[in-house]
Amino acid sequence: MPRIAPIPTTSDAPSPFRTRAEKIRDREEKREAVLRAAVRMFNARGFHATSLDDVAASLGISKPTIYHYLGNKEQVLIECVTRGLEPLRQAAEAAKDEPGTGLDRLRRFLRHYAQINMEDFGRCVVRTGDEFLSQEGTLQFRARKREIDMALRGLIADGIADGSIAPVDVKLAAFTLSGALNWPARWHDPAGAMPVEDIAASMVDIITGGLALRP
Amino acid sequence: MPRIAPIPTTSDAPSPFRTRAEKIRDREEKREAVLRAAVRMFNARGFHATSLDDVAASLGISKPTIYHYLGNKEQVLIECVTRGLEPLRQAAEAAKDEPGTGLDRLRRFLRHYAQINMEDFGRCVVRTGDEFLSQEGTLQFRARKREIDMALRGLIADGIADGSIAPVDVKLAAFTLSGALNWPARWHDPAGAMPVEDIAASMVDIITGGLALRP
DNA sequence: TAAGCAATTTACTCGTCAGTATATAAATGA
DNA sequence: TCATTTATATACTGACGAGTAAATTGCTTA
Repeated sequence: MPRIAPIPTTSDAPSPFRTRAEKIRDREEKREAVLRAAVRMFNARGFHATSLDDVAASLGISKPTIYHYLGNKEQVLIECVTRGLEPLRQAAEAAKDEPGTGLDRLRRFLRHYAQINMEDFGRCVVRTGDEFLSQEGTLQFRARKREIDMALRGLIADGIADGSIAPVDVKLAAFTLSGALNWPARWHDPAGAMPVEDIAASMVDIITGGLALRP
Repeated sequence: MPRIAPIPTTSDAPSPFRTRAEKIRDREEKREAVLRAAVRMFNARGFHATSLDDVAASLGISKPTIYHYLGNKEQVLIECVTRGLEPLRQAAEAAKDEPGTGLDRLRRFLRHYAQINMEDFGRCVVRTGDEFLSQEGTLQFRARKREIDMALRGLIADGIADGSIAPVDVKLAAFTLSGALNWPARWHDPAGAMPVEDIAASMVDIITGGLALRP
């Protein structure tokens, strides 16, 4: 460690000289900026219809800069879906250890799920088909999604076991629920009037409560 | 009419000389064959990842032949989604004049809807985002889909009016239902064991009946 | 029989875009 | 002070793929 600890600067006068840690953070920030710009364009125009030249231009940089931070176009997409999948994974994990009946926990998880699917990276997950990735990428992607699907099925099974959920086909129910809550990735307009939380809550009410009027 | 009526041939010995009507039908058949080959590849690999050379090769013909029957690549896609939308439109129209409560009619329609979305052209409708079409194409496509969405909303509203459906937000409910039933276009495997009718029926039960166990 | 039309091919053009080679300038460190 | 690393740019290559030009063959019709 040949480096002397820097004298702490007053926090309101940021030095133009960056420490090693700061530079690592700078780099991260730039990476993230590239990913956010990319995911927005992927969502708006589709992966194949978006060139990395476009993405670079939208940030006022050049294409090789993107290649400097992220190896290639597929890598950009993979990082985007990873960022979309991560909060889903966390929500799924959290749902396991929560109190309440299976139905209660399922409903909480589904509201999370719906909201994440209306955010930039979540939308990208839904819109990314296997067509876009290499064989290896597809395998990883599917494995990650499967993890979440399995958690969802687990919650449904729990609910059936404790009597809070009707005895349905678990796999089919999981597909049906996720389909309903994935679809906003296609139609939801972030500029819309209705808050995301409300949309999520209403959709979950519809699919768990059912449309038929209860006597 | 300078043409003499042909002597009727025995039906088990088809003549190699085609009449005018036969030639028109031949042409139609070839068009359809191109569209069917194209839609399969679009569904399997995505629109952008499918070249018309690929489609032609899969039929043992050359690319200009496709251009002979269909003006350009967008036209191919438009014809595919048209063929997917048409049965949906018919089902929506038929649902209006059927007997039963709003809920009954809705459920019947939804089962149709789900099944169509598991067929080649129906899947293509679901998987075709606005990204793929020109401005004009997008407008037409959206208008057609809107027609079906409106029919769906109408059925839900009818059910609410006659008391068979709970008083939900109609627009959101329509999006939720269609989302759930669109999703099989992504995951359903036509070679799967479970018959399409059964999948459709189960999914419709889940979304109309709701997951929560009824006391 | 000649003109025209329908169906189909081979062999192109042209644009786009992922990815790369190379240069440069600044900061870091020996 | 000199070598190395980091960040960035300009300018290229190479592939792919939509769409077209032009030739061919055979049938239809004046």
